[in-house]
Amino acid sequence: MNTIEFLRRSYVEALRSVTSDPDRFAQLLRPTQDPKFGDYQGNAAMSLAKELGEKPRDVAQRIVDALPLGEDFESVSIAGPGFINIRLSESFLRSELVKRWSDPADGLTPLDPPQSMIVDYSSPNVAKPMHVGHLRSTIIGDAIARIYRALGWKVTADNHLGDWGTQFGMLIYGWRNLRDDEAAKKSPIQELARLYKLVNGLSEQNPTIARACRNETAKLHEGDPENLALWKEFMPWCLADLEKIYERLDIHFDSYQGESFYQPMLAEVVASLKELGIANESEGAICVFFPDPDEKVDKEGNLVPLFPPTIIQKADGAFTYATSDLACIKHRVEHLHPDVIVYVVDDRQSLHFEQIFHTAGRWGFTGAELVHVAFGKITGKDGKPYKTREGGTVGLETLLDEAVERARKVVDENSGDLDEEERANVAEVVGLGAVKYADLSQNRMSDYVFDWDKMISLQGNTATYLQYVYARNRSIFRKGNVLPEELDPSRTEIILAHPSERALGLKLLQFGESVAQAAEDYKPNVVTNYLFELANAYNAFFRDCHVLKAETPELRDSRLILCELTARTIRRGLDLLGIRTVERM
RNA sequence: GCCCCCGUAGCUCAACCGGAUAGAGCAACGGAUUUCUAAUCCGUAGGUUGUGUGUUCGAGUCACACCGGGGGUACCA
Repeated sequence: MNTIEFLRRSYVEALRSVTSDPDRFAQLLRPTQDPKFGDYQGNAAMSLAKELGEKPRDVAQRIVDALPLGEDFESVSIAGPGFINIRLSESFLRSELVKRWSDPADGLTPLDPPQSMIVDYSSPNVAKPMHVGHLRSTIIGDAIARIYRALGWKVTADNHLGDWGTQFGMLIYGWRNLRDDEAAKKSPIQELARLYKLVNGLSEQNPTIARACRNETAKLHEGDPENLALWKEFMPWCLADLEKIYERLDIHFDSYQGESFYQPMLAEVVASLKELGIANESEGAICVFFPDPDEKVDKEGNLVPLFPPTIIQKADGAFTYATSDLACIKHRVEHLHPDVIVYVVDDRQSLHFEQIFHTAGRWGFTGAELVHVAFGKITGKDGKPYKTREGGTVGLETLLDEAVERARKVVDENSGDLDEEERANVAEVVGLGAVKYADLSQNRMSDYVFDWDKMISLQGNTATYLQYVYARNRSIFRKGNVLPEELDPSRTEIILAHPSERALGLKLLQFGESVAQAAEDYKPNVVTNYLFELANAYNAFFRDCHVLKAETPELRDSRLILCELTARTIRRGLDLLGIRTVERM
C-alpha cells in the first residue's frame, strides 16, 4: 500500500466524525511542500467549516482529536487557518522501509481494481524513414505502457502503422521501373528506402510519374493481385527496418495492427453508421454531423454544432482515417475488451479524436474509456519546429546517433579508467537516456525546445544526473566491498536519526504514490520530478551522512540499506521511463 | 468567424483536479576538492505567474473579457 493511502485510512475514519462524505475530503490529504510543516497535510477543515457553519480551526481540532496518535504518527497539529499537519513516526518509516527491502515491486502497488488497457502509440508510416516527429508519441507511449504494466494492469502496446498509404504506390512504381537488382538482392530494405526517396522526389517534379504512383496506390486498394503481392513482399522488410530502431530504443509492441488490418471492415462501418442514422450523405460524401443537444445558437440565430462534421467516406468512394479509427475502436472493444484505450498522438489531432470518440459513443461502443493523450511539438531554439540546419526533417536514427556521440565525448573526457567496450555502452545508455528523459520530464502538453547541451549536460533534472547518482551509489558498495544481498534490515535496525536520513527514507516511501499519480494523469513527468527529488534527497544524505566511515557498524549497515533502496528505486523509476542505468560511468 | 492548447525569474521548465512565503536547472556572482566518482555539492541574487474584473477564508490554478503565440476547422493522415 502506498504511504499516502495508508495514512488516508486513518484520516478517513477521523473525518467521519465531522462529515458524512469523508472520502471526498480525504482527497485533500497530500505531501507538504515544506518539511517544517510535517510530512503530510490535510486541507479538509477549511472547506468543511463552511458547510458546518463552524470555525475552521474548531473543525480541524475535532479531526485531530479523532486521529489515533501513537505508533504511526509522531505528531498531528493544526496550523494557519486550519491545516492539519501530520508527521509520521520514525518507527513507522522504519518498518515501512523494512517491508520495502523485500518487496519485489519496489513499493509500487497495483491500481485497484486492475484493468486492461490498449496503448496506441508511435504509429509511423512504414517504408518512410522515422523522424524526430515520431519521437514523442513513441517515448511517451512506451512510458505510459510501462507505468500501467508496473501497476498491475494488462497492457497491450499496439502500433497503429500507416501501412496502407500512398507511399506504396511510389514503392510499387519504383520497384517496377527503377529497381537496382543487385542492390535489391543485397539489402531489399535499403533499396526500398532509396526508391522511396527517389520516386518521392521525381513525382514532385513530374506530374506523369505522380499520376502513375497514385494509380498504383488505387490499384492496390482495389485489390489488384500483383500490387497486393508486392505489398505483401515489402511489408516484412519494412517491419524489420522499424524493429531495428525500436530494438535500440528498447521499445516493444504487443501488436502491429495498422491501417491495412482495418481496411476490410470499413465498408461495413459506413453501412452501419448510415443505417443507424448517425451518418448521412452530404455533398456526395458520407458524413457524421454533431448537432448540439442544447441547441446553442450564434449571433445570427443559427444552430452551432458541437464540432464540424467529419467525413467517413469521400465522394469518390474512398474511406478516411476517421473510418479506419472507428473500425479500430469497434474491433478493439469487441475482440479485446479493454477498459481503457489510450491514444498517444499529438495535440493537433484533438478535434479528430473528439469527433470519433463522440461518434463511437453514439454508435454504442461505450464499454471502453477512450483517452487522447495529447502532446505539443518539438521545436528548435528559435521556437519553430525542429529541423536540420538545411531545413529538412531530422531522421530519428541520425538523432540517436548524435545523442550517443555527444555522450561518448563526455564519457571520454571524464571516465578515463573505463575500457573501450564499457565506454561505448555508457555512451549508448547515457545518450538514449538523455533523449528520452528530456522529452518525458516536460509537461507533455507544452511544446518543448530540443537542446542538446541541456539534455546531455549533467546538472539539473536530466537522465544523466540520475544515472550518475546511481553510479556513485554503486561505487560505495564496490569500495566498501559490500554486496547488497549481505544486508538484512530485519537484523540491522534502520536508523533515521539525521534529518537527511529521515528525509531520504520518507522520499523513498513516496515512490508508489508518485507513480500512481503519473498514471492517473498520463504524465510521465510526475515520475521524473519524483526521481529528481529523490536524487536530491540522496545527495543531501550523501553529503551529511558518510556511509563507509559511519561511527558504528550498525549505522554503516543502516546507511548501506538506504543506499541500496535508493539505487533500486532510481533503477526501477528509470525503467518505468524506458531508461537504463550503468554500474560505472 | 468558431473551437482547442499555451503564456510563470534573462533562458528552459515545475507546482500532485483552490492551500501556507510560487519551486528547480541553466546563465551570473561567491564558496567547498589529500573525494564514498568534483560529470557532484553549498551559498547569493533574480517574480505584479500576459492584462483586467469577478468567485472566497485563500487564485499560477476556477469564471468572464481582452492581449500575445501556436494549432485545428467537410473530401490528406
